[in-house]
Amino acid sequence: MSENTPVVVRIAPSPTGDPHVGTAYTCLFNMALRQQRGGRFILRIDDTDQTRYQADSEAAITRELAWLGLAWDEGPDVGGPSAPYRQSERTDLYRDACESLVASGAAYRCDCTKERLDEMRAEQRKNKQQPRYDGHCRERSVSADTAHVVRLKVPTDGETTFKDGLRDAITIKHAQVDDQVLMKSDGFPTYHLATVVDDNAMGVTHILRAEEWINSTPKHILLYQAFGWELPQYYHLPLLRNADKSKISKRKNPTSITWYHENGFLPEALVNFLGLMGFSMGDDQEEFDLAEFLAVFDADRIKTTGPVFDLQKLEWLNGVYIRKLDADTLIAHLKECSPLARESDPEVLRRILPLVRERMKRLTEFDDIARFFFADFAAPSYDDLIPKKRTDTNTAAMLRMARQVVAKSDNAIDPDALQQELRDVATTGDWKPRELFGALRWAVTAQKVTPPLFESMAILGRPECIERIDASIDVLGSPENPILGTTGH
RNA sequence: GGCCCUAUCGUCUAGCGGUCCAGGACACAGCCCUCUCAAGGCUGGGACGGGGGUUCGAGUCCCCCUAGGGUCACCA
Repeated sequence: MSENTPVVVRIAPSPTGDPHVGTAYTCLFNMALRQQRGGRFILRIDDTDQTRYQADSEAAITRELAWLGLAWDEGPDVGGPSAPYRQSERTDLYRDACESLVASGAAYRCDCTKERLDEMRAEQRKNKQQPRYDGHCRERSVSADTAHVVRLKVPTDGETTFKDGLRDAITIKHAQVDDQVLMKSDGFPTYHLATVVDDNAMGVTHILRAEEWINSTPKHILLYQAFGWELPQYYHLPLLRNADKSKISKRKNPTSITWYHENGFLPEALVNFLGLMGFSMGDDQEEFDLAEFLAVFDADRIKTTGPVFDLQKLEWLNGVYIRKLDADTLIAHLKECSPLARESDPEVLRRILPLVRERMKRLTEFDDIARFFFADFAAPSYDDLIPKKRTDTNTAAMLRMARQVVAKSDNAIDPDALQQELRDVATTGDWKPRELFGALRWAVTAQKVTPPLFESMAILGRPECIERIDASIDVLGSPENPILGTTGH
C-alpha cells in the first residue's frame, strides 16, 4: 500500500446525541489500521438527516473521542485536503453524481408513494416473499420536476462477490439486493450514495466499519462499478454484543461514551478494554495503552466473532488503571466526576488518594469511600458503635482511653505508633484489638468499611479525631461505672 | 422466513496439524496476608456445540447439521 492510504470512519450522530461505544470501537481500529498501513484517517460527519440530527451531536462525539485520546488526521475543525467533512456541506457532489447515474441508466427516478410501497410490501410478506421494490418505475420515465427519489438499478440476476479483509470471499446474489434509494425526495443522499461518493472523492482505499454493513456492501460495489471507480478494501468488524449476544443496545448495556465518562471510567481503561474486543496482543498481555496497541496492531489478527461487552471486566480494568495512573492524571479525571474531589483542597486530596485508590473500581466511588474525611461529618449510631457482646458503658470507657492516647500529643500522628499504643489500650481493657479498632473506626469515620484507620486518622489530625470520639462517647451516654459489662445489647 | 456472518471455560481470549488429557484474564470458591474493606499472593472448579470426512495424527483443514447473531426502509 502507498504511504497515503486513507482510512475512513464515518461518524453518525445519533438522534439522542449520545456518542456510541461502537463508534469509539470503530474509531480505535481505524486509527490502528491507519497506523499499520500508513496514510490518513478521515473523520466525516453524517448530518444530512435533518429531522434526526442535533447540533450537539457532533460536539459530543468529537469531545468524547478526544477524551479517549482517539485522533483523526482529517475532519471538521482539524481540516485537510478533502474538506468539507460534513455531509450537509457536500450536497452538490451527491446531486451531480446522482444525475450522472440516472443519465447512464445505472439509476432511475421513482415516484411511488409511501402508501403504494407499504401495500406492496405487505402483499409480499403475505405471500412469504422477501419485501423488495417491485421495479414499478424502472422502465417508466419520471419527470425530474415532480417529487421523486432516485433508485439504484440493481441487476435482476447475477451476484456480487467481494473479499472482506477479515474473512473469506462473500457472495451475495442480486436477487437479495433491493433497488436502494440513493437520493431521498428531500434532496439529501442516503448513506449508500454519500459514502461511495465521499470515499471516492477523498481517495479512501480502506474502509473499516461494523459487520452490520456486510449485506449492503454489494450496493456500494455496484455503485463503484457504475461510476467506474476503483474499489476500496472492506473490513467488517464484529459487532459488540449484550450479555445475551444481541447487538449491543442501550436497553441492555450502557452504550454512551458519555455515560462511561460521567460514571467514573478512565479513558485509558475503556480504550484498553475495547482493544481486547476481537483482538489480542498475541501473548498473554491484557493491559496496554493506546500507543502499545497501535504498535502491535495487525488487521490479520482481528477476530470475527462478536464479543460480549462485559462491564465487570471493564470495571476490573478500570480499577487497574486507577491504581496505575500517576496522581496528577488521576486527580484530573477524578474531578470530572466527583463533586467532593472538585471542592476539596488539592493537598488533602493528594494525601487521601493513596488510601482510597486501590478501593475503587469507578472514580465515582470516591465520594462514598472518602466522605468521612470531609466536613459534613455526622456521628454514628449507638448500635453501630458497640461491638458484639459489649456494652455501651464498656465501649464508652474504651473510647475514652483511646481518646487519651490521641490527645496525648500535638504531633502529627504516626499511624504505626498510634496503632501500637491502641493495641496496648485494648489489652489493658481486656478487649481484642479488632474490637477496639472497630469501635474506633465507627467513632472516627461513621462507617463500617473504610481505608486503613490509623492512616486515615493521621490525615484527619488529632483535634478532629478527638472531636469525633467525643461525639461518639456522647452518643453512648455517660456511664458511671466503666469496664464491667452486664448484658450485651 | 430468504440471504449473509459466526462458533474454545459463564465472559474476553491464546491456539495458525503433533510440543493441548487445551494456556492466560475477568467472574466465582477456598486459603494466606490483615484494624474493616480492598489490593496482593496461592489453590480450585470450569471450554474445543454435534456428526461425518481428510490425515499416521484435528481445537486447528473440508462437508453437513445445530445454535447464535446480523440484514432485508425515502435510518445509518
